[in-house]
Amino acid sequence: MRPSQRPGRARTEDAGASHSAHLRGLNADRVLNVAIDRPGAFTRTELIEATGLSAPTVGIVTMSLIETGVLTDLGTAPSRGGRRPTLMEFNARYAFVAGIDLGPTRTRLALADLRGQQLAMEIVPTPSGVGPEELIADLGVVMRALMTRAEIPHDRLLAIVAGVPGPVDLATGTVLYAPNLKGWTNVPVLRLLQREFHTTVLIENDVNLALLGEHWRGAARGHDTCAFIFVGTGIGSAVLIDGTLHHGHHYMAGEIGFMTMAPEHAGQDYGTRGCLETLAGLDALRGRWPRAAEEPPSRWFAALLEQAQQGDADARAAIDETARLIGMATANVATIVDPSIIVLGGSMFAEPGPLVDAVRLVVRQIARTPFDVAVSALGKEAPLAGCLLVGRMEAQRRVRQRLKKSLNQRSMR
Amino acid sequence: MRPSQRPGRARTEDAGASHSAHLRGLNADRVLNVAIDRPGAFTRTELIEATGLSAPTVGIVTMSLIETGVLTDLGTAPSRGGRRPTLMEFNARYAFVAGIDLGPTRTRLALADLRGQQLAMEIVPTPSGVGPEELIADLGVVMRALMTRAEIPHDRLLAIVAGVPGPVDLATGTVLYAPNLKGWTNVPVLRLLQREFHTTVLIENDVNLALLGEHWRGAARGHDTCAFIFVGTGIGSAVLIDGTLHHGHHYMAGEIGFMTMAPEHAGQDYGTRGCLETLAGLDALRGRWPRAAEEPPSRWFAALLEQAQQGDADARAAIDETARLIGMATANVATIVDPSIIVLGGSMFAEPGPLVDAVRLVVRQIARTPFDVAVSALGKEAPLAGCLLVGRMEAQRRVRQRLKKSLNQRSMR
DNA sequence: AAGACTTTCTTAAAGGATCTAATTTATTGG
DNA sequence: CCAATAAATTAGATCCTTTAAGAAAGTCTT
Repeated sequence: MRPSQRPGRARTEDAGASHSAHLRGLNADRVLNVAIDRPGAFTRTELIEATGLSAPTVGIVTMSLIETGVLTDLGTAPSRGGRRPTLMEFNARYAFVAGIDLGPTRTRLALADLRGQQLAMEIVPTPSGVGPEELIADLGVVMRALMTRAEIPHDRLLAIVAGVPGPVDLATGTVLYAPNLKGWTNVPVLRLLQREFHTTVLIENDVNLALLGEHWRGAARGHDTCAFIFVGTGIGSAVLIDGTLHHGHHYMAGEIGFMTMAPEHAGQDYGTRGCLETLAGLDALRGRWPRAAEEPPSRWFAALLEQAQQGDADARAAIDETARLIGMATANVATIVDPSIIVLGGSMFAEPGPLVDAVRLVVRQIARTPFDVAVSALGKEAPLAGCLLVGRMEAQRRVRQRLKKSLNQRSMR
Repeated sequence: MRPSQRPGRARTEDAGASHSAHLRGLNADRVLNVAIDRPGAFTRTELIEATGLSAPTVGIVTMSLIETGVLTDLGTAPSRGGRRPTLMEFNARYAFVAGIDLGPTRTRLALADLRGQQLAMEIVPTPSGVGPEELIADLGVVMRALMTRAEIPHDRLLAIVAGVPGPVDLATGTVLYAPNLKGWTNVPVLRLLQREFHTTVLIENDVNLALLGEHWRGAARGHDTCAFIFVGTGIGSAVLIDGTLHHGHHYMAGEIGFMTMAPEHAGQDYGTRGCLETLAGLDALRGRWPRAAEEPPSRWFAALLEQAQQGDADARAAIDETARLIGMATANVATIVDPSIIVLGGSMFAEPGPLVDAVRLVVRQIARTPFDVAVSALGKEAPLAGCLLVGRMEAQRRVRQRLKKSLNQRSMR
């Protein structure tokens, strides 16, 4: 048996005894949820209609919400044939969240408000040649500068979410390993970040975060069951099921880099051949194109795509062979998960082009369910967007919890 | 966007306004849940401790529950130093559920009480040569006879769950197709069964039900994230994620019979070669063993296993080749889902033996996460067990709902 | 055998939350 | 200027839960 979905948090509150005080919390949540979803200002009457609660209840709850600062009173609006309504608005700046996408070479840091709206962003080179502790200390300095720049009071940062390029044990908040970060094996990132930032910390695999980002405001919008396939030097994937990330029992779900692609590879070693990552990653593609060595290391991929589009047979062959493997993996994921869309990302699919077309063709040949194959809409920003989304949810949860406490205290006196 | 998890039911009740009457229902549920989980008799005091509710509340709720018959009053128990407690018991015979596992050749029918305890079971040949309507009418006759035999009043059947050998569209209650049942394409089984039995009907794919059965009281007990791989003439699988079945967007999740096993098969047709079912199903295994034709059709498989165990090279080769494909598929499912166990079932894995051992070996070679590979503990009874489990849950849900209504009416007068 | 103590369950009283209905407040329109 | 309308608050009734006190039915000790 496994602990709950969410990482690094003490067990959720005790299922709560159901006395009357509980009701107030429930109804406050209801009002708050409506408020968060409304884009602009609204009146009490609108809340009454949207929540189905009575006018007195909404009145009391909104009063509390305005008192605590979660809602902002905007004064009266023009009348519509009677007493003028008072407008109010969800105060998205009541609290803030931070996101850190720790990439192999570059690290992205961002701040957002309670709605997840990005307020500030910065890209820095990932500190190299240092251990995890120092790396995180460095990022702490950058983040605090960013907070000052965005005029965010330090005590208003309710959550910080970090994405790391490797599987994460959510129960302990540990990065199991990260092939692209030197010396990152069993690193207790959660603890390190908590020590640095003194607030709620959540960590998550970067591909998972990318999928959440794409689902939130990218290519997978509206697709509650979907998958993300990341292909760069490494290959990984993420699976969303009914709107929830699937992690797996060992937090290794979606690690399709290890997928076996043919029976004859069953007995072979991983480092050498036989698994998807070594057969279809960027390095394999490079190896398949004879002229790759002639191009400068930073240009060969772009050159390959160009050549393929101009009809070069070698380039096409390299692409087709790679696409067949990736398409097969994509179709196999679809066979098991049955998503409505699969999003392709990573540097191999930075933008639509011959590779994507080739993968799509293979998928269409072998897949038995009609799912879309899309290219990441957010690109390298996807994991960061996922961070802010997760942070937003966590922060909203904490606001609700805080609210419940203050409501109970209110009724004490 | 997709409808909810559960099949063929109108939308769940309107999230319920949260006035006081709601509390009573919540607390009644709490008491009921404890009662259902207690194996034998219990006292009010035990309920108070288990639920955390106050004595008066438990008193009122139990009174209602006894009045409606959900709990049975067992009179007083011997004193333990004070006033004698009154014992009571969950009345598992308050309502009943039926399960039908519609197999290609045989159909299993069973009845169970509210705890899912099987009360009667019967195996009949699946009516053949008739259409779905007549088939279901035939089964109706058998089921009603079974109910009479088990002394179950017809109006106490709260739910009936049917398993079918093919994917099911839960939104419409339609069997999309069933290769082993003639003429079963887009059959509205839900509607047909409802017309026959006049009670709540749920339908579900048989492999999914088998997995639920194994999770409930078979090989997958305690494994909330797991998978079932069925290999017979056809090949299919089911996936359980955090205790919930995964269906997929088109209700085709786990249809791994279509899985592509090597890049060179990408362009080939399904009926002929190239997908897991044609490469590794029972027919393929038979084709791989030269001496299969010499054995009688009903015996060849047993003979193959015998020969393999006696060291026959041809038999071993046939088994190894098949096992490598199935092991590869198993490992690939594990790569994506990351379960803690995968259960093998179907006639190819009717019991432990050389085939299972061979699959286990392949899996151990290629899988990167440490999951168990087990053989179905329930065998051909697994889908039926799943029916009763699902039926039990649905029936309990309906009892709770009915209770809520009667509680509300109670407070009216 | 009688009174003290236990255990179980019920009744009484208090507190909190919700709802409907009535009232207040502020404005439009004839 | 007064009626009608719309928004929000106040008053009163209902419901549910809890704590506290009481009743019921024993056991146990002196």
